[in-house]
Amino acid sequence: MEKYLAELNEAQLAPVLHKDGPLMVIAGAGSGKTRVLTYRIAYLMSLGVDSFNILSLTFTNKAAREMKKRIADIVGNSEAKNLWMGTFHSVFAKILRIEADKLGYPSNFTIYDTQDSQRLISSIIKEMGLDKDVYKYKQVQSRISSYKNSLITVKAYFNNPELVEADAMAKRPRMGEIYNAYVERCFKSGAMDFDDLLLKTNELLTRFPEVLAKYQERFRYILVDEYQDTNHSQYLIVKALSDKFQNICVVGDDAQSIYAFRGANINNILNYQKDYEGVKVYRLEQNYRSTKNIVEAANCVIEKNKTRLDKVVWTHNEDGPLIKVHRSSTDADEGRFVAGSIFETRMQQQESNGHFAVLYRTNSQSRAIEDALRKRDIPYRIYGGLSFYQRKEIKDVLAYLRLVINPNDEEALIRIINYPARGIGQTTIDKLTVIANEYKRSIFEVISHMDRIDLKINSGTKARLEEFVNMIRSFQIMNTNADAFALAEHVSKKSGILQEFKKDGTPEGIARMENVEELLNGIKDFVEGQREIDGATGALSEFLEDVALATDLDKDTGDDDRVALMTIHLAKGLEFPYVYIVGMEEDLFPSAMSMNTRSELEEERRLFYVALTRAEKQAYLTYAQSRYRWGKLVDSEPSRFIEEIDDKYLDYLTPIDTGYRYKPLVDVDIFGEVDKSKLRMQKPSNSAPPAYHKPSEEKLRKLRKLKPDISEPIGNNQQDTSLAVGTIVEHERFGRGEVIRLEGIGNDKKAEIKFTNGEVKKLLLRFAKLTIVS
DNA sequence: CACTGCCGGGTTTTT
DNA sequence: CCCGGCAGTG
Repeated sequence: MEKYLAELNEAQLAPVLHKDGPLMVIAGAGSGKTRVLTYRIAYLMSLGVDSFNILSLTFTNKAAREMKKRIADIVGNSEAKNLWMGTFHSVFAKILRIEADKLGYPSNFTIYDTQDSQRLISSIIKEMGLDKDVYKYKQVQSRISSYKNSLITVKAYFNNPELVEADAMAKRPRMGEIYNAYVERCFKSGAMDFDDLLLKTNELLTRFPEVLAKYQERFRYILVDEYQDTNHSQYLIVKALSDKFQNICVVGDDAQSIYAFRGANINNILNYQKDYEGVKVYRLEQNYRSTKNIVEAANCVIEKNKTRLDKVVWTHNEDGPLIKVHRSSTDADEGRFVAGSIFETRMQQQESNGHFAVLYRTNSQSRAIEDALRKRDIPYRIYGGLSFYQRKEIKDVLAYLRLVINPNDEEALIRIINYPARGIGQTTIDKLTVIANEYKRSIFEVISHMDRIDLKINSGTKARLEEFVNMIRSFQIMNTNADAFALAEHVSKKSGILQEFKKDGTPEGIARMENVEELLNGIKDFVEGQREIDGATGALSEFLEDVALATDLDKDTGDDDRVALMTIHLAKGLEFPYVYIVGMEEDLFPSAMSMNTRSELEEERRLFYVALTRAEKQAYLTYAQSRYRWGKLVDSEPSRFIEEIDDKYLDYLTPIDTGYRYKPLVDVDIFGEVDKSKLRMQKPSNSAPPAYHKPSEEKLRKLRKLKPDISEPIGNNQQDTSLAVGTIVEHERFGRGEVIRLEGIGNDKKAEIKFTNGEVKKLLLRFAKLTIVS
């Protein structure tokens, strides 16, 4: 152990050696907090603490897996085996399965994802005959979610006049009723949503003191990573569990709190010292990850926030290159720049793809980047977005499997009772829903006992329903002796899903079939993997639990070398040598939705801080002057966050005096080709640091030089001369052609081009998108 | 009940 | 632009 402790610096060592009592580690970005957590656990074990008594809550399951592996390396495999590590959701889902009967739930309860919740809420709104424009299902769902995260149960809701009033004022007086119906329907279906996993854990721990005592006794040492992103519900769980022994270690960074939108409460970390007695606070301020330029630029940004704990991140690392800032005309150009830059750097530095990451604010931005990377044959992997498990065909197969495990799972049943089409239409489903609600039973139970209930359904449909029930039953029987893979394979054939795609024959159909095959392979891997872990059986139910709580990051195998594309939120906790932060534009980043209050804007700023501090060697900030949004080209302005960085850390790659009209003529893919010595802006003397929140005129001018200025002379521009009679060019629509004549000067310069299809066109160079071939 | 085609709305961010 | 919901037809 000593040998390992020697790897830590003084600041890191202190919290590792702190054995009992509450502690908080304020860990700046890149300061080695994972290492502290890992070694702290290993050290506790070396002092004789049983791994069985340690609970470690991490932000992703992947992080948990990696940490566990590292600990196993230090203390040995058998020792590390009993550690409880994982996300709040996965750890407490396990506990809830064990204790489910106390809450009236079956231990095989289903976990509803957000989509399941939304579909259910949507159908409740419809059944209640409410106006769907007033009661928008997404809004209702997020409202219910935030109630739950604040531990406001249906009862608590109705007992709180303020809440009832607030919803009534918002013209949604029946909110409470919907909430109630939703909770009842989930319960009836044997389903918990994401928020329930935390809410029900709280219920369990408060209603059953003996259960609380049991887990308090068990989890004598508790560690919580990313504490700044815990919500009230999570906070209370941690508080309850740690109450007896008070051996609670929280690690976090208030500057990286970016989940307020899902109920994370930054006060959990800010008030930690008040919550526990005798808290010892440790600070990790030395950054080992990034260059000085990156660290200092990031500090520069975060300083603008008012709400923060006192902390200064610094580094001994070398200065490194400046942060590169790049403007392009459109999002497609931005993508081309990023792809070109990655291509170049990869060549020049002999870097691998996996050392690059492209980070964005919203998932929809990935498309332009993807297109550009594909064109350059740069392998990439998208994280998040519409994840694999959320694809329709995958959810459909999973719905069958869910139904096998829990036939009361209403959302799963409704999804597939008529998919593939088997003659059970909406009318029938509506009738069944009404009856099921009446009898307070699930639809599956109703159709299992059709002989005893007058369903007012014709005999043909009844026969088809019966056939459906029999099919599911046969799957259930198979599940008692087959493994998850065999069953899933059988189900996808027998249900008719695979045939559906086969007969479809379109490229989409084939892609879907391949996806299902990938799912089956995944299940196979899972089954084989589980066999190696004792206690696990590779049962279907275990697989479904894994899937329900897996994030895209979790299933990353990491064995292939690709550029990573993800939202900044997903990038938290990760690091890459080269980071491109794209879409640095007002209304996009900071998001237009988050500029109403100071605290919202501060969260966006923290998000930018997170993005910037992911970079080890080199960060790029890119923005486009216009961008496609909903298929329409929208003008945009550079983000204020660029302005907030002191100029001395920035290197503006894009010249101010070349308008976008020439972009097509320059190979913008390889920015280095532009003669930078001539075109790059003059750096201002660094005598005048930008005022707080008020960038210098100089800087504003540089950043906001947006539209091509028509009055600007362009004659001396190098691209001008690159086009001559005889030049072969390529036009995005007309194809290849030869320049046969040039006329006009400046903005009016035109070229007459003879295209290979024989057509001759006169094109205004200002607008024509031409690339020079030779 | 199945299928097609049209319209309208949606983009923050995720377990 | 892309998806889901809904109306209309066979």
